[in-house]
Amino acid sequence: MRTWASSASWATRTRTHMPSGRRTPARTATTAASAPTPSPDCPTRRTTGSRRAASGAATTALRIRAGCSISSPSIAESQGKRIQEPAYRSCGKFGNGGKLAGKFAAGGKLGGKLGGKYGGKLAQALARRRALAAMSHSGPPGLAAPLSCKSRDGAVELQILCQPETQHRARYQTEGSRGAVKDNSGNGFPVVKLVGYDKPAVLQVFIGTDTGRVAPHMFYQACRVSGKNSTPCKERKDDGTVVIEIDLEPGKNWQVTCDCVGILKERNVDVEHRFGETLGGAAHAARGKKKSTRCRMVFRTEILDAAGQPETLQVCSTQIICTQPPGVPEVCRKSLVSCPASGGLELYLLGKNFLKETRVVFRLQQDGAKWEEEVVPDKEFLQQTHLVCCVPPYQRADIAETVCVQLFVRSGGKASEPHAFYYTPAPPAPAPLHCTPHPAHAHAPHAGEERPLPMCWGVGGMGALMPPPQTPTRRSSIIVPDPHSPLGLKSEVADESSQHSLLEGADGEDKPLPDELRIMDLRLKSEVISRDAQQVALGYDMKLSPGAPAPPEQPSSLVSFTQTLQAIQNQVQTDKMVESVTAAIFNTDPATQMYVDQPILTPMDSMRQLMSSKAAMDTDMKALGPELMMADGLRAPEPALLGYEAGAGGRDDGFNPFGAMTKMEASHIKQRLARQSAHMEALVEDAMKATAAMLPADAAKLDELVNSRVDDHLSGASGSPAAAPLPDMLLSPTATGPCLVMPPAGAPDELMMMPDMPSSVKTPPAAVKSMILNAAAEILTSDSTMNALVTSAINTANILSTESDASPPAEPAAEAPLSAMSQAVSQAVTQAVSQAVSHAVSQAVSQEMTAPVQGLTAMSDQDLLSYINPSTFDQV
DNA sequence: AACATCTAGCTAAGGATTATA
DNA sequence: TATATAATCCTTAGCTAGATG
Repeated sequence: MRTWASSASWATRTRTHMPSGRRTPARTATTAASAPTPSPDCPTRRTTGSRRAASGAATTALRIRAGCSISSPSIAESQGKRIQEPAYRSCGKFGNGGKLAGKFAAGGKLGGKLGGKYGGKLAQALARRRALAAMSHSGPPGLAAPLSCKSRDGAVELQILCQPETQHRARYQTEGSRGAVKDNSGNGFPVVKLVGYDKPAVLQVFIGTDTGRVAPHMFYQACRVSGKNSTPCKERKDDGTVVIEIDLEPGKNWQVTCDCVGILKERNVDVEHRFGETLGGAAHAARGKKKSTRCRMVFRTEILDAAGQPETLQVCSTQIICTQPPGVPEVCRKSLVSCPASGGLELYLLGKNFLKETRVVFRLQQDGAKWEEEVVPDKEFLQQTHLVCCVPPYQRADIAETVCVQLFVRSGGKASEPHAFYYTPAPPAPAPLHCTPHPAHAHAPHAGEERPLPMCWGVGGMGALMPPPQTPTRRSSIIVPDPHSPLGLKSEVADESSQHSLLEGADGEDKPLPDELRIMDLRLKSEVISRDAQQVALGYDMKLSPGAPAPPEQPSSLVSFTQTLQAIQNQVQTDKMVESVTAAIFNTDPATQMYVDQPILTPMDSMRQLMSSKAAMDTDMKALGPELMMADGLRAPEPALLGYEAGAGGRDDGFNPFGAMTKMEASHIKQRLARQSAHMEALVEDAMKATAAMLPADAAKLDELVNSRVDDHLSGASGSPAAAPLPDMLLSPTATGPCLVMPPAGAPDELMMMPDMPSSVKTPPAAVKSMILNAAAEILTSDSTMNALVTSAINTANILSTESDASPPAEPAAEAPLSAMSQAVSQAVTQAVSQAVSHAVSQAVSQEMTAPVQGLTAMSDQDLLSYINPSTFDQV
């Protein structure tokens, strides 16, 4: 067996034998003796461990270290009296005193450890007193005594050749080893050298306060880190402070590499508890103070001068931050992938580890030329997982071609992976209707430039939807169509590709966009928008299609509730659309059965089971998950495979997600969907009623919602092997094929088309309906696979539709027949919608069973804002 | 006996989550 | 109540020693 390993981290070793929860580090007798004194009174842990440690302390109490005058019998005898004298104890007259050490450990440490921030004046006074006492006593000075790094005659000096790293995450006793403190390069370890001395000596290392006079740190201790090749060392306790001792050998030129010293964090509660016994009110007062999480390594050694008199040299390292370092910032989604060179649009980023000082960086590195712009996020919307900032103008506003730059986030000295971001030439027409100007720019449009219109929040049957309350000028930005995309399409960049593609093309040259970047998003077709005004009026596109320019009315504070309700209704109508499509696809009607491939029936069966048993449904869904996943091959169908519905009038008439379908198929769907309309209306009404008790704004829910989305995205909750942009074509029929899904009023009652559905679900209460709608929308908006499929399909359709244009498609046109294309598209949509709706129903039933209805009624304004427009964010 | 491969256990992290101030 | 920080929990890459063929 390895001796190095067996003597190493006891915490890790014992941890594996501990039950979960607060583990008790059951140290071995040998290690306990050298471990930091635990709190015998700690009520929460270290029960046996502390007892062992106490007994271990008893054994070490009599240990005599070099240079320590503990051997004096008189001292030992008078221990009981003198131990309560901090100054005396701090002078290193003796170590822990057996039982007394346990009981009065705090007093022993007090003088030495209160020298830092913690304890304030009390600690400083004690430290001064201790230092004076130290100087007045013979023998080696205490750990808090002020010492020089040079000998009195100046001949000998203790030097730090290599400083420790600035941050080293200390470990808790319940944790495994976190290794030795590295050097500031991160590759080696601190190096200390004794210069001008010719006799063997011992280097002592302990953890001291971070500022001011050197004194043992209250909350941090040195701990021995034993590696196979680490420098041999000893660990002992001096007055409650762990001191690591390493030999300074002539053979190593009196130089020591401190590769065996780690930092251990003592729990605040333990420390305070100890001090509480002896300090009483002072400890209580100190408890409220901010505790330092920094420390310094203190090196000292004892030498003999020319006269044979002992002298202690001491040197202190730079500060070490002992907390867990913040994680690397990560951008998961962004609301824009491109922006006119003039900048000014509002950019939302979803991600992780956004700290307060986070900056969004736009950078171009190309052929030596470098441009970089750092943007400070909106303080108001800077959270750990999301932020809002303003896209800065590009270095030149008169670019003729799209420029790809890197977009990343700097936070905590670290940078996220770069994402591709495209600056496009200034659009000849006014800014796209769906662009969101940043407030800083919104009020100062360029001369001759129309002020960007606010995003249309939906123009449903209830009339134009007003922007969300209290955020009059801050609207969700929508991905800007990129007229300079190779296909003349907006490039919806999946994060997956943006990270990698950009890295590959980091030179910043205006190369043709990678294939992944050609995935376009139908919702961004501005040309569609203008033609879809009528469909917009139906209220299906409150998220994405501005449609007829809504009057840029500045919302007052009075309109909030009404606006919110309207926003909700639009969302519900969008959801309605989802359900319509779903119902059409899931319908057992032979006319639509053609769209249902084999995987579809299975989830439907599962859904029925779910209605009667939540548990059963969960199981089924888990089992069905793989089936519902799309093969990668489906994700990016051959571009040229997809036809485009000529009946829609070609590309200019808007994008049709079902463009690959035959007209007959489309007609069937239309009819089917039309019959759903009445039910949809009923659902909307129910959902609206559910919002009647709308709660006051709760900003925290925005975070929650955003977090959940990020989590979904990160965890791949959709079960998709590859993430993709949002399925807005389904949620925004006006941008994709409104004629298909326009539900006329007065349709028959065929909701969900689930013949065997239990009655309770067949006619669910409003709350359940609302939940289903919400969940469906949620899933659909986060179902990256479905979106990738659909988006790719539509992209392909556009490729075909634009083949007549001057720009040829980058991908060679495939020779596959149109039917194959049609099937690919319909299968993709079918699968995705199937999964989404199944899951939605599952969620709704689960919620109904386990929790009160939350849904729309409990959403804050910001919640709603985010909810209503989830497609603001791109996806991986 | 020497060598290659496999396996188990461990360290040294890093990150996430939960508890607490 | 919201936020920041502390404390704990979980996971993993890489390394090493021992077992095995």
